[in-house]
Amino acid sequence: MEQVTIRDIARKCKVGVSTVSRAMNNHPDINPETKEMILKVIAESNYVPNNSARNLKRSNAKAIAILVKGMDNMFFNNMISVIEEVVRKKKYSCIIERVEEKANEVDSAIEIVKEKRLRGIIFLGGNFTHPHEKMAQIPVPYVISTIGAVSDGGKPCASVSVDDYRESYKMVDYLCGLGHRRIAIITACEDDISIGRLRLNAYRQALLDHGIPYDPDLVFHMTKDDTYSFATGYKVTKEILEKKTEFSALYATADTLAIGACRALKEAGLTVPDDISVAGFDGIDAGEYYIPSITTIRQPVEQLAAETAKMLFSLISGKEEPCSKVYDGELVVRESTKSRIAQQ
Amino acid sequence: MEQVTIRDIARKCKVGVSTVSRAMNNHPDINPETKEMILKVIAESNYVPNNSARNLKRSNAKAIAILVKGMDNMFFNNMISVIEEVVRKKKYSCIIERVEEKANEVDSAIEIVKEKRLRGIIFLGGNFTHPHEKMAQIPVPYVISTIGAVSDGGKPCASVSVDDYRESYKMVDYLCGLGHRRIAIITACEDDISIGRLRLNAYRQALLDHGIPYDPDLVFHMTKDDTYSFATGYKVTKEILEKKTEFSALYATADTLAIGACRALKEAGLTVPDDISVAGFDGIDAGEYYIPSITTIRQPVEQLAAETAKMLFSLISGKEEPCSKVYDGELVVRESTKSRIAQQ
DNA sequence: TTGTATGCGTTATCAA
DNA sequence: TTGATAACGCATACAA
Repeated sequence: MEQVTIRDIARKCKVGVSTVSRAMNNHPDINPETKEMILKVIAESNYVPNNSARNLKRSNAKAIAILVKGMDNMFFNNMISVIEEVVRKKKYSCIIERVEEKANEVDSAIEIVKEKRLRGIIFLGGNFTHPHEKMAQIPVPYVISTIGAVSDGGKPCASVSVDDYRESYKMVDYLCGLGHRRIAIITACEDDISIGRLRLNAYRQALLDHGIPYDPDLVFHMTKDDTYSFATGYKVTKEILEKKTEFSALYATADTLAIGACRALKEAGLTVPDDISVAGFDGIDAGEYYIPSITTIRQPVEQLAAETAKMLFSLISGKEEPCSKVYDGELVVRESTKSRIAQQ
Repeated sequence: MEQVTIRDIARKCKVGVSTVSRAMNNHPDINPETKEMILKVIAESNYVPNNSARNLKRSNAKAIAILVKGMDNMFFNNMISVIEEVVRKKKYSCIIERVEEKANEVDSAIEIVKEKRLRGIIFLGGNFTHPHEKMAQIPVPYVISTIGAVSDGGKPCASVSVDDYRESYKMVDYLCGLGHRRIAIITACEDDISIGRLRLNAYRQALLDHGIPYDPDLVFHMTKDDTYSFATGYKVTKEILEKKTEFSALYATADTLAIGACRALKEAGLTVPDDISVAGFDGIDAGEYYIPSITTIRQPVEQLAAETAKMLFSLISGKEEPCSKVYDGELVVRESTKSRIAQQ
């Protein structure tokens, strides 16, 4: 189990270590024959260069990382695939890091950049509400993906997302247009000031614009520990039903929540959409195949992912300054929502 | 953008670097006051130790990798979480590598071990039908997870899984017990000789044991390019329905396929389980929340994942020889299946 | 209890 | 085209 080092190879080849290094790293100034000979010995000796030493010395490891918070958010899986492809095309390597739901993704970012000498970071998910000084500590370019930039005082963050406020408004507006006046909402935890807050604010405004008074009793927050999962949607909906607050539509601010909600409603003997209309957000596959299929706001995953990668490389090459790019979501009407008139 | 190093901290604290090192690594021989002071300065200076340097010095880059094939298989997400936790507890770091559906995972493994100096590998997913010489090229211990070992001639592989044959048999036996005699099956592509084959063989045997003749017209294979996704289940079921072959139950060899199937059946005007019973395999969350909830074989994800990690570390430490561990799945009867008598 | 000096395996710089 | 050698940032044996 003894580790073979570059020195062992050098000795075996009767050359200097730097020559071995050159052979391995495709350096131009080396005799092809020497190179071939060395490579052959390397292959025979099953020598493997030590990456820690490499990274320590080398500062140009062309690699970026995707930091994913909340892997259960199935929405991200597609994003990652697309991003990986772009990254690969740029001859960069790409490491995926899952960060715990409760962990701080910025701290993770700082640490991992140090360790792996990354050239850039992509943040996927998480509640992006970090103080500017903290963000400034990230020593490489980064892009916040699927969450609108929260440029808190300092210079703007690079971000790629839909306009959560506008898209959320679209959905609530649609539900109101269907004749619903008692629309319950499941949203992020109370102190969220990220996308959860935006989607909630839009809900409020849309109601207002339809002349519907805002009723706090219809607003249900996830708790701090809840993730955007089926289970959370199910759990919160159970709580809603226990309260016996009357409502004809339920707007779950994620498709996963919406699906959990449908299940809870079904178990309570309620039919979607005949008794209750349910709407989600994101446009994940599961919502399309669910019965009833879930009315949702579809985020343009491909575009978002492609632009995220593109922007990061622009930032790395210094071609561009951090900015927010906003894409349009799409209201996808499916089976889970229904006009209130018909509903009765 | 300059990196803060341990020397900067030492200078700022007016102590030696070793003292700083001691402070960080909870060494016993250090004055608590000094330690506190140093830790404070570290926090203020947003210093992050360089892990490459650490690993280099410790000469033990304690890291393993999880190679995941088919990320859309939601089943794996939970597994990864559990494995990561165990790995973290062992003070190892853990990198996750997605491997393309069509790529060769063993080649990927060999490459990545070389590159990252891994101490072990966990294979998640993929069709494990690789020649023994190929496997032997992997220079570190590895565990094949969720797929039974295919010890092809050589010494046995380390694997952790359920007995796909036995579990699949359980399901088909259950369906037969419900009175179904025309049971369609959606299974892996024709030339699969991994879990797809096992599950199919069990189907055959179970039918036989119930005195039901095997009808090839009821067997539907995925194609080479299909993944275990909702979309595949949907697509194949559409094809089944076009054939107008009569059947009263559909056994989809993955929950994702089952869900896609339910959708297709619904669109054909068929109700599950009243017209057709549908069964899946795996026990993913989505199946539990689906309407109707999916009858399935639940794989003991936690156990599988925990044992996978445990086994890998046993292998790494040389405490154990590669072997197969088999866990029991559980038949979970839910809403998507129904007795044929009642069904009529 | 603390500081100094050495080496981990590599790459890059320089001189040969 | 090569080889010796100095970093890279850290942990630690050893000296103080």
